Amino acid sequence: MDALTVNEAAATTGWSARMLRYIERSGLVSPPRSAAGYRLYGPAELQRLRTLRELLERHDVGLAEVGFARRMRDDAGLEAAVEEWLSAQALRPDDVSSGEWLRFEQDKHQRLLAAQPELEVR
Amino acid sequence: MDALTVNEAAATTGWSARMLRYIERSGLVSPPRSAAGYRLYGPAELQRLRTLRELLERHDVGLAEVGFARRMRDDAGLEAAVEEWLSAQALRPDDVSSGEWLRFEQDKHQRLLAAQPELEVR
DNA sequence: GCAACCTTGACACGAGCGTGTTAGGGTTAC
DNA sequence: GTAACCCTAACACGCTCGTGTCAAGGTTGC
Repeated sequence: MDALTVNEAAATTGWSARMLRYIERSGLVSPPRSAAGYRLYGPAELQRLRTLRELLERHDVGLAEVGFARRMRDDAGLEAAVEEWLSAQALRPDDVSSGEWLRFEQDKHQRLLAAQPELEVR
Repeated sequence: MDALTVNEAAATTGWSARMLRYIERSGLVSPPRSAAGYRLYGPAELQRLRTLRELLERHDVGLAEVGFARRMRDDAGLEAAVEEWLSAQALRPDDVSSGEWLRFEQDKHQRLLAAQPELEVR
């Protein structure tokens, strides 16, 4: 049995049990359940919780923001719309004259496309 | 002078003057100022405000979320970190089919819509 | 069989978001 | 020179986020 219950998982990940349930509700880390409904955190979930903590602390991000990032990933229309609005920023002639921003934007797209995940399951 | 003051800009964009100031403070649309400090909305800003409104309404996004998207664009390290965490998701079929997080999101929608009686969906 | 866990639900609470409004003071138009 | 605008600052309010805590009830370990 290499699966921990919610309080054990809390102890080894630095979250509180309350937050583990909240994180599950927000859809970011959802452990499987036992027959009786107990949350069972395996190594994958534990790792995920630790890296999530790392991410939030290092970049001062909230759970809701990570959730939004995922929503953008999953909804191509949304991501395109947001990206389009953002890339239209500062289109006043002064800014465009340099031509710098365009290359920057193109690079950005390159990175986005290159980052598309292949949905690896292991 | 094809620049509008804050109330005029509000009238033609569908925002309130209050929101125009709030949007500026959130860093999304910052019009230049007159010598006396008056906000001067030119065609570029007006267009930007209209498309922003469009974006928020069509995709049910908040100003803070658009701000976060921009923050990700501008901070490659942040974007890479978020993307990496999301792409490492161990997607077991159960998690996806349960749809728990989706219901959570939809509940938010329900509550939002319930607060605006004339927009009731039936 | 009972202590120690687990479940969901709820109340609480400070911080931030999205909005209106009001107050006190400067600017513009005519 | 005054009415109608603009500015910032602030109070207010309901909602969401991130947390803790507590209650009522089911499960597990020994």
